[in-house]
Amino acid sequence: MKTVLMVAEKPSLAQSIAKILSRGSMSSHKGLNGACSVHEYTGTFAGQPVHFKMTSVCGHVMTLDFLGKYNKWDKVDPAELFSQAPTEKKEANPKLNMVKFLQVEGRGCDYIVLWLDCDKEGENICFEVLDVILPVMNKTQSGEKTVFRAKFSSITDTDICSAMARLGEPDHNEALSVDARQELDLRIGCAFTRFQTKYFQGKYGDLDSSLISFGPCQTPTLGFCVERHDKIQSFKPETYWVLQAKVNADKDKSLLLDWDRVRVFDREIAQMFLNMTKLEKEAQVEATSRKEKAKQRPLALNTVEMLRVASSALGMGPQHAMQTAERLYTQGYISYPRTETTHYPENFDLKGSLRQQANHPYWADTVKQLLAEGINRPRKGHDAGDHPPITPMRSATEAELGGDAWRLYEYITRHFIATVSHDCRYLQSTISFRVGPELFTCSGKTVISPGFTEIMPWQSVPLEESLPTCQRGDTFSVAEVKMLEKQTSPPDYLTEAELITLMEKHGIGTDASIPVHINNICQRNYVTVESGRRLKPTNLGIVLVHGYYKIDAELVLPTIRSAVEKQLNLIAQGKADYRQVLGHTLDIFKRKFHYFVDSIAGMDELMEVSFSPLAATGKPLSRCGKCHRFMKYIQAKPSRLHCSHCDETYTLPQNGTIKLYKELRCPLDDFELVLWSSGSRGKSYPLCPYCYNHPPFRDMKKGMGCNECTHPTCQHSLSMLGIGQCVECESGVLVLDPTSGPKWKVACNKCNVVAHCFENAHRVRVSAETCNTCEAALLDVDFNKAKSPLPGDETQHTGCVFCDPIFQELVELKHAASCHPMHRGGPGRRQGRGRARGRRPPGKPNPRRPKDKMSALAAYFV
DNA sequence: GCAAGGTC
Repeated sequence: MKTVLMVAEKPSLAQSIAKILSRGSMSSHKGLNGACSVHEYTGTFAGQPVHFKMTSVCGHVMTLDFLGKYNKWDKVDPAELFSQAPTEKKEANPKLNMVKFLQVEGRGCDYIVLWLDCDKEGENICFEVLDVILPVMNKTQSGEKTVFRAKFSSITDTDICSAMARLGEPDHNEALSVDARQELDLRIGCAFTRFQTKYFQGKYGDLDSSLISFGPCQTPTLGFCVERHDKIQSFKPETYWVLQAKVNADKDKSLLLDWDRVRVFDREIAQMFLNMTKLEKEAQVEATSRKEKAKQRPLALNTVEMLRVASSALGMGPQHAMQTAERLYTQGYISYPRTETTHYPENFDLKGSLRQQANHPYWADTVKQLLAEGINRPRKGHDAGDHPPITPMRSATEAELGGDAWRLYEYITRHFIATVSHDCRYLQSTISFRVGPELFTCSGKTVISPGFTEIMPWQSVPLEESLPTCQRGDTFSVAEVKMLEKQTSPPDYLTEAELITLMEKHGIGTDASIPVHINNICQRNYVTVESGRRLKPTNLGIVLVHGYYKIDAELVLPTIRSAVEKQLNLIAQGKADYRQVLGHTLDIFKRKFHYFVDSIAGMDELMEVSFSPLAATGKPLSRCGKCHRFMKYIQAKPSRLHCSHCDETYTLPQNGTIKLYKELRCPLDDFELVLWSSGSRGKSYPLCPYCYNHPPFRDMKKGMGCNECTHPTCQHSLSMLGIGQCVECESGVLVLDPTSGPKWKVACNKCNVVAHCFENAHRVRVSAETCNTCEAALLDVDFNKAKSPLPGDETQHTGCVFCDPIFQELVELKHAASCHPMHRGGPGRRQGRGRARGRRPPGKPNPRRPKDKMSALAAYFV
């Protein structure tokens, strides 16, 4: 029997589609990567009995990047990134092992059916999958078609089955347009980002962002926020005047009337109108009207609307809301949360979904009433052909979900119920009055039936006192007419919800990436989130955008994305050649880039006003090994040391504190050492600022401290303070932290393992001798007489931290509270266990500790 | 260390 492999874009879709096509009779198992499942069943294909295997990828299989050597920022001119630098496709998520997985599942198959999402990205993934699978598939007679594409617009039985019955071919042009998009985004984004970052970080010390990034989506997103800031700044309040009349209605009630002229900007004219009306005793009813109006029930919920409401009503940022929604989805509480569609599929079981909510403690009454009286037909929304709108999939309680998950679930459910509820109907009554020559109006709303606002109370029509019943010609006595002086007020900062709307309108980002772009401009410190989730640009954000305006406004205009997409669509439609469009667009941006580089002084003038040059930033901390003057420690991200005399900058480890280390110097370059520490519960180690940036030995890499330094005799080096191989990670060495007393610590120089030992010892030294059993360096520990935990009246003991029975009581394994960047892929086991002194000749690799010893140690430490 | 797009 032949085998048909079918591939969907994500595991959940593979399951739903397989369920439909196999009519529920399939057997499933997890794939080798643990993320994707394979669903198998038998059926017929092209008139023959076959074995079906339905599986999925997880989004893109591959990602585009430059060849490794072009990723060295200090060696490559960003201008080269536009054409010279070659790119390569890399596995998008190596942890998922997707290529291996697809090859295993694809081997020996005869046909492949591609069920990827029906958009351009999906079409592109089709070809990523084919690139991997075609080489391992069975060879068939020449001419026989083996590759098929299913085109579906919703995950319903009819749609999926008819797609299966009418298989087509993947569209190469659409896939190519995505290839072009990827290459453009990569080349343009990285070139500008690297240039800006290097230029400004080399000049200023207080930018407070480790990256000055640029991108065709994030930059216009920032642009919107700064545009609003500019409007606020340039706003000039104007004084205006308003007439307000008050008439006596029934009993002791009075009515406030609005002036039909609304407002005037000339005080004398307002005064004139006041004079014409203020002596009037009566207000005459000119007309009355009563109109029934409706407030429409909401459209079915899609992602951006959910994010807007989450931000404005629930106070949850888009990134957080999306994460919460994804968790609700994987736990089966809601449907797939990434969709543009606001229209329920024709066969969507609205009543079934509603029934699930019929016993919910919060909305059972509303739901039961809807079910009994019949639900309302949902409004016609937009069908983007991706996924159905976001709906609850089963009932859940506050106690079950808790916190933000519950609040988001509650909103999604209430929204769903509202879409099948009736519109809110209300009566709008208006009475027009004449006071002297001037017209005034008073209007009010009365609810006829609340409809959906019952389940969405925050949408309800506010209760107002009803207007008196009256008719044309009636008169009311005037209580007073007065003139109010007011001022126009500036707009407020952009809310996240408004920003999402703007991004959607201009086609910047997608439902899935909008939260990422907003998050980016926050993390890069271009904007801050203020109360009410309003986005206020920082000085850095403002300077960047104003700089683009000065040099080349197109770089920040919202049209930058849509203009490129227009070109890409030509590729997708087969109207333009992929190479030509790519080359042409790259050429335009290359010119823009060179012009930007040449004109950077224009942006720099703005930077100067807000930021301080490196030489004027930071506090003197440690001495430079070259000129022996103090270098300044710049704490703002990225933290570094700057020698203004030599005009050199030395980067430091991030996320921790830096102190001078006892004015000790590196024997290699005479730089004063500094001590990095990650906090009181974490670890610390000394480092030489020069060596950290310029590794002194061939087996060292950039970013290593003294605890990884292989200097054979320096008293701070791994060679002198290393004890033995880490008990948890492969390549790390446990190193004595000489600054940690009296709560002494031994910490791994690669992972976050920390052993607390010998509390209150007044001296701990690493001895030249090694343990006979495990070859770890012995420790030489001195206690004060009063505090010594040693047996007898001993105050001194030398032994192996792993094997010595006396020391066993005095050691406790922990993990550092915040670890330093681990698993950098350092030199590995070449480093052996540190001490390259004594019995072993320097540099000679040490034998690894035997396996049984390893497990004995692990048991000992736990 | 960079972009934006999928998805886990």
